[in-house]
Amino acid sequence: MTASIKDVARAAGVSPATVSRALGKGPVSEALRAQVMEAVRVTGYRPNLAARRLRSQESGTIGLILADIGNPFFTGVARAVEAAAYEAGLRVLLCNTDEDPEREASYLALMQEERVTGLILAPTRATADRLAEAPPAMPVVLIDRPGPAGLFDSVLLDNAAASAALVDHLVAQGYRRIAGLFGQTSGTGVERAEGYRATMARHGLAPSWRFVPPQAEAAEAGFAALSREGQPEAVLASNSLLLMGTLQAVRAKGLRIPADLALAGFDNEPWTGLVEPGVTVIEQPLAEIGRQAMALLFERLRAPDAPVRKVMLSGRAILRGSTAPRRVLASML
Amino acid sequence: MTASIKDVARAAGVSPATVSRALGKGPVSEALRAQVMEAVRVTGYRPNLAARRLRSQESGTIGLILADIGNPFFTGVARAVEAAAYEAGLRVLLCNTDEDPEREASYLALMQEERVTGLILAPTRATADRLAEAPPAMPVVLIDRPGPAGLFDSVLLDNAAASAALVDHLVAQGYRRIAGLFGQTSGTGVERAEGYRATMARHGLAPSWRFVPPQAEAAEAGFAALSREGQPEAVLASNSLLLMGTLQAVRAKGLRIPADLALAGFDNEPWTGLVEPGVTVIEQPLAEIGRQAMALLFERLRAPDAPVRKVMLSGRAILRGSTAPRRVLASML
DNA sequence: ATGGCGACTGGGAACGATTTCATTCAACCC
DNA sequence: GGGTTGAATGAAATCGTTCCCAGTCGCCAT
Repeated sequence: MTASIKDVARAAGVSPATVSRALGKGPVSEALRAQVMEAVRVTGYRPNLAARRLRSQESGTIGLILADIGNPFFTGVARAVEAAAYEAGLRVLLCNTDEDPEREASYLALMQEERVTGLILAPTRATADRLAEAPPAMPVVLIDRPGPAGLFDSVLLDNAAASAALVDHLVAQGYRRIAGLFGQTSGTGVERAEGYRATMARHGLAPSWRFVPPQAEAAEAGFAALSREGQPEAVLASNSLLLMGTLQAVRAKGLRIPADLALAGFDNEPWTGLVEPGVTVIEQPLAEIGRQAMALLFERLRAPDAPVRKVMLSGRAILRGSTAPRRVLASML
Repeated sequence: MTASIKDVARAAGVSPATVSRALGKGPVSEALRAQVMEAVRVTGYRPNLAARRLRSQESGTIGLILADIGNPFFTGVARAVEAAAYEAGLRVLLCNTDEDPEREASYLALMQEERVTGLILAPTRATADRLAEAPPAMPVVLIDRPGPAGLFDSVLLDNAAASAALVDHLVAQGYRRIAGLFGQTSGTGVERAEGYRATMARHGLAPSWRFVPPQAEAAEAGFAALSREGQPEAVLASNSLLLMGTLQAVRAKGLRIPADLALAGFDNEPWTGLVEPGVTVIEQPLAEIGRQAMALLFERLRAPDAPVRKVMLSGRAILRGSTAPRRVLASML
């Protein structure tokens, strides 16, 4: 229906090859170039990307598969990735799996069919495993979540250290019965849980934890379950959704923070600073994660056989009122 | 590099046409179909979408251009759109403009070049105007923001009514000096401002308002400016970012809500219920907006010449503590 | 037996761009 | 002036599919 390069060629009185060169970078005389531009204007020509990709055998697109487009962590990363891609003249094909391994698999297939140049991926644990058996045909960079060891470039947070920092902080503030809620679909949840467990052990404290689906409602239920095992003095939540769910549960039960329960978690979302008291969190360097992922991808495209790299970034603890020093007397009244 | 349909054909001992039919819906004997499937497995064949699209002249993709991927309003809509598209066997090409008309134009061009089947768009005011002059080649459905009257199908909130409801509520609660902060990039901001202005006039109250860029920092500055014109008793913010910025400013100044300042706005984001007191908001039917947009798009594809339709949805007021009745005595102490 | 029909299959022409290769033509050097 | 160079242009092949068209084959009715 719409004009093709032949229509433009006819309108300009030149061959299709010349039109292609005039629009691309080939050598074309100024006169003809002007004629072509005019013909493009007249015909309303827009290049057909499908045809271009088919012929040139490159998509000019990188794929980005995220677990949850509603999670500000991922949207932050997506922004950075898109900015870097835009700068490099690449498009981003963004897909959202909602933590569903089936959709993840379907999007992985899609990425192959689109012949994307590279792929940035935050895999669920299920997919991380499968990735080793059937590696995609294009370069892959994993973000946020670990994959099969040593197979893919990756950008990760030092989750164990971050968890340890939170536990250390809580202990220093006088809390002992520290419970943990961790996301069960991601390797990240596992790492954070492990950091929590190890640090609790180091302090000689007994851990009390649960893996739950990464949804606020699940966190509410998880918190209720933890409470039944013995009321904790503090709760550590491994992502912002779980943190929010916990806070909702706390509000519903009418508990005071931090007098009845201290709270700490991950991701410095705006609301964590708006509630009162503010919630202590580990802030992740979202933009840096996105930038590094793109950088790794470009490196890999340039040198396909270079050794696999793993970029480990550190979170920054933002201490707020939710983890104020424990006042034993007040809580005993 | 990767296997093509010819490779599969060779491996299966049939013609490419037969492979195509075996994978599609054409009539193929069971025996050959099995052979083909086996050959697909062996060769690791994945269809090339660029080639398929070129030949079949349809992209199987709908475009979705949003102003701000970080805004939960848009991610909510995007989810619903994607779900509906998935059900219809279509892909979604999601693009984020960050309210930048230039990027909007560039993505509009991209959508043409991708030959998307249809387009769902939340235009800035600048783009809404340009849309009339150079209408895209494919069906367009506008969401959230009005465009050139009568040209495109659209799904909109009854913004004037929503603003009116908030103002009426504030007045009923005893507030008089009600200020407004509205987003300047969207037609939605204009409509909400107009609803605010009209309703204030109906109550015989003097409006005090500002249009600001849709960012939290801009809202802080805008609030400061409004305060200089005379301390308001209540503030109405036309979207969640402005609402958040206003709340940040309020916290920074140490004002109490609602004693020193009542607060109301748009979008029922989780944090509006988590802060204390909770913030009164208009909840928008995100999923319904997405569903309706897809429904309009499908209708349009089926009947390209049907009259233009405009679906007007209503918001739901969620009343919380931030607009509790004004206690004159308390505030005078 | 013949014709017709239906189901299946292969050949080959598209789809719209890019790119190789050959051709033209003007300018230039000795 | 003839041969050489180089830039500009066009013809045609090509990318991987789909799909129209024609052909084959078995089967059934006449």
